[in-house]
Amino acid sequence: MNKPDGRRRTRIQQKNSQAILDAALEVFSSYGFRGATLDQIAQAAGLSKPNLLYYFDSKEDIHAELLAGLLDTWLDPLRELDPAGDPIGEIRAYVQRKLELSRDYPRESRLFANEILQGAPRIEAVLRGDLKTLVDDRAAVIRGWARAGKIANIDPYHLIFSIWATTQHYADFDAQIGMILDEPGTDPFPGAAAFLDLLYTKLLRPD
Amino acid sequence: MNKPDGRRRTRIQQKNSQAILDAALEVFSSYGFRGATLDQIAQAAGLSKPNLLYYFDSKEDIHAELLAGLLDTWLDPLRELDPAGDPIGEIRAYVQRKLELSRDYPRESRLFANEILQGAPRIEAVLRGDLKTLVDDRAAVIRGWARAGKIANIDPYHLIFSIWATTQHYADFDAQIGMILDEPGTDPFPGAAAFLDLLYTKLLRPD
DNA sequence: GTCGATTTTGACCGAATGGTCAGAAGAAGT
DNA sequence: ACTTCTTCTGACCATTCGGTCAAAATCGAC
Repeated sequence: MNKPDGRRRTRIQQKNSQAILDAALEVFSSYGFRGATLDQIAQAAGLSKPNLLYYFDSKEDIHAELLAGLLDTWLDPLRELDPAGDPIGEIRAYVQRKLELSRDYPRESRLFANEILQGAPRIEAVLRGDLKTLVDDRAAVIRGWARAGKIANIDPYHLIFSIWATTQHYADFDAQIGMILDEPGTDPFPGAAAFLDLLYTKLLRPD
Repeated sequence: MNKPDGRRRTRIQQKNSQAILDAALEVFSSYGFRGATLDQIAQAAGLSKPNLLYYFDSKEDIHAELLAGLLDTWLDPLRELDPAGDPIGEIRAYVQRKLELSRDYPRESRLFANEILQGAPRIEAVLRGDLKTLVDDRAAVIRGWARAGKIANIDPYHLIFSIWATTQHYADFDAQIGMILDEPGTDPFPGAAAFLDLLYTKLLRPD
């Protein structure tokens, strides 16, 4: 066996694979797939380029592994939305979980954004498959809540889109937000959490 | 004069410069600055690469001209927000204008998104200058409306951010939205317009 | 149709890109 | 200390990148 790609076995493999993935996340999320270079990633990981290619077969390989690792985490908050819970509380909790993801994993958010911006060629299958299934399912739950009068009568798909948009915005457009909220040391997340909580509470409250 | 860069004079210059900018917008907005290549742009414009470089001095030149042309249009809707108008009506109109921009100029939106995602190195000055000034100004207006009890008491900056996020999402994440709203021929914009109108109407209504 | 200016092209350049490979260096068990 | 497997490296390769240049083709005013 020449390539340790199947699963990481030794401690060195563990450590270096992780360093590569971490460095690649940094670089891919900043420059997109085509804009990132192996030399950049290798340097950020503290390895030589050939050594990097000892652990991964190709640039696409690294990118694919990052995306695969991302998607599970990314969809978790929506999965946790409980059909049996309190409707408004569930959605408010979902918004907060998604916002925390933006705060704690901004690079993952930007990697995802980069991929979608470029037409999502490498994850089209997952989007049309697992993601669509999950979204359709939760949309049906939300629609049920609306029909039952437990929340206001809104379109569940656009609700989900707007939650994605508002929460991910704080990770993806972080540069812009930082430049506008100027005063250094200002953390936008507490304010964002309060604002979004109010936004969706008011939206969902039945008239 | 060797380079016709100052302003376009002949009909050929007009036509080709426009074709180049249009092709470049397409390519840059899809792949980002580093991911785009001059060959791609030249081919999309129907010109040879050296011919392309006869009209623009460099790749950065093309990109800079696109961004400069973009920003004015992009900030117009916020500029039109009238301090003397009806507060809720003004903000609802702003949301709709911004959404129309996403519908009619999705490539411009993605170009901008790409730039911000990569840390906005090439437009930092504008963002910290004109944009911040404009946003600060309109935020003060909105805060005034809130203090006067004409709209609910919300943070004006996060309101603006959320409007940017929700409206631009329909352009920037168009690929994802299309894959989830599956049924071909579905135009998400009418639904989005209705949803966002409701979202912000409810938010702004004073309790 | 002539002639000068504009426009276009093919051939080319140095640097950077993703990737290969043979072999050196290091780890680990015996 | 010897052997074996793993890890790492330098030298190298084909291709693509942004960009140049001299010369050819085309245009437009007269």
